[in-house]
Amino acid sequence: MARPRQFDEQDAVVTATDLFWRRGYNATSVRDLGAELKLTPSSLYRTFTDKHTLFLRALDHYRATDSAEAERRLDAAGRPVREVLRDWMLWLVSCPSDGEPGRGCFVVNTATELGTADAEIRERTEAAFEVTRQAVRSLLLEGRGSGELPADLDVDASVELLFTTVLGLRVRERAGHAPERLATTIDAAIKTLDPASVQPS
Amino acid sequence: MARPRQFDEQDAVVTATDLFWRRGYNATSVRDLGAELKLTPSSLYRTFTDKHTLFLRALDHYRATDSAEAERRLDAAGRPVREVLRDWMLWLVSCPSDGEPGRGCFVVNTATELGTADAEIRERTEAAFEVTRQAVRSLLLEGRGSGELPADLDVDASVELLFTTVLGLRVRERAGHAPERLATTIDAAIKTLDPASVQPS
DNA sequence: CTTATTTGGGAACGATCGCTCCCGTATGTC
DNA sequence: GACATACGGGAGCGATCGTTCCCAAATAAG
Repeated sequence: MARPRQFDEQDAVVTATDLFWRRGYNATSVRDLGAELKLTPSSLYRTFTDKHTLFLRALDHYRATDSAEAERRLDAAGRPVREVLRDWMLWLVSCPSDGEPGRGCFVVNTATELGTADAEIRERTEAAFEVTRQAVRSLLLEGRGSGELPADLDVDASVELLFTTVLGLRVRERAGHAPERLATTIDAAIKTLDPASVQPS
Repeated sequence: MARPRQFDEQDAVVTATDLFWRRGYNATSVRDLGAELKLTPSSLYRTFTDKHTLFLRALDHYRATDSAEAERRLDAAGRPVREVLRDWMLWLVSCPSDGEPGRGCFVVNTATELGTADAEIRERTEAAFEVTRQAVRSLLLEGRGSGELPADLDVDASVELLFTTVLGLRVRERAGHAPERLATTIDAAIKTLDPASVQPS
């Protein structure tokens, strides 16, 4: 029963996510966002309360799209576990280069920029980390169950190593390291899942 | 032949490093730095030209102290290679908690906050990465030479994996993960250096 | 003691920050 | 058509940003 909105709220969140992702929280101003959307600060504030709330929306949107896509790619669906893992990691370090490179992972960028100071943000980054960890865990369990991975594989340890390696890969992609350079790391991480020696020295 | 400076330039750099490290570049204002040092912006500017230059000084100081200390701890000096590696990584994820936790690595924080946009900064973060990579490489070569590590160890691949894992560990420490939680990752990373199976499935 | 020179710091520059007010405009309800 | 309601946007809020200017204080050189 009033004048309808002339811009799509979801579009605004998408644009905000893109901008926050590339520049970070502090380096992105409300007017930057408005310029990208042809919106004035007042319209943005009426819809999203304030910058911090809009940032949370952006984080949630990222998790619902990009993070969800990553989780989807971690779903084995009958394919070889190692291949799924490798394709997933290669995609992680090359996916943002649809446009320009060096965007890294929005969650990782946020976690390092804002640390543990903001509780609401920390909650979301931690949840995103946990989802990834569990997805990797499921994949490894499936691989061990199907016999593709060693029966005595220490899944917990492997999950931690793979998850941490992925964070490092995201940092390196943000730092400008090309996917081809990172492929060595990815292959080494996957080789980790091979059976260990029977008689360790 | 004029009035001498009343503050120690090096002290200022140390304080600036601490502040930039904890808050990042964009969230640290020149007045924040001045307040910590009981200095006015004008004095800071006369000495350090501008904020960006001071930040470069802070990065250089970090590399000359904290990074150098890390490199020192990576020097085997006759100790078992695996032990050196493990102690080094454990120190990496717990060293900044002299005061409060969650500072992570200044270089990693900088690389993710500013990405590849700034050439002078990128140059420094990349150099810091390379020094670490080479130190790990030397250690692995020494271990392989002494027989502590498998003769057929793929040093290049292991260096990439360990280096990337360390970046991930730094992110996780910044995100508030306790050293005890990260120890699993560290042990898994080191186990990577054990001999592989003779007949891989 | 002068003089040249550099310091420290208070004040202020224009620009931008996050955010709010207000008013003309457009739309659903009656 | 009249009215209530939410919109878009321009203007502006006080605060802070990075940076500069200027002047009194301090000191080395003469």
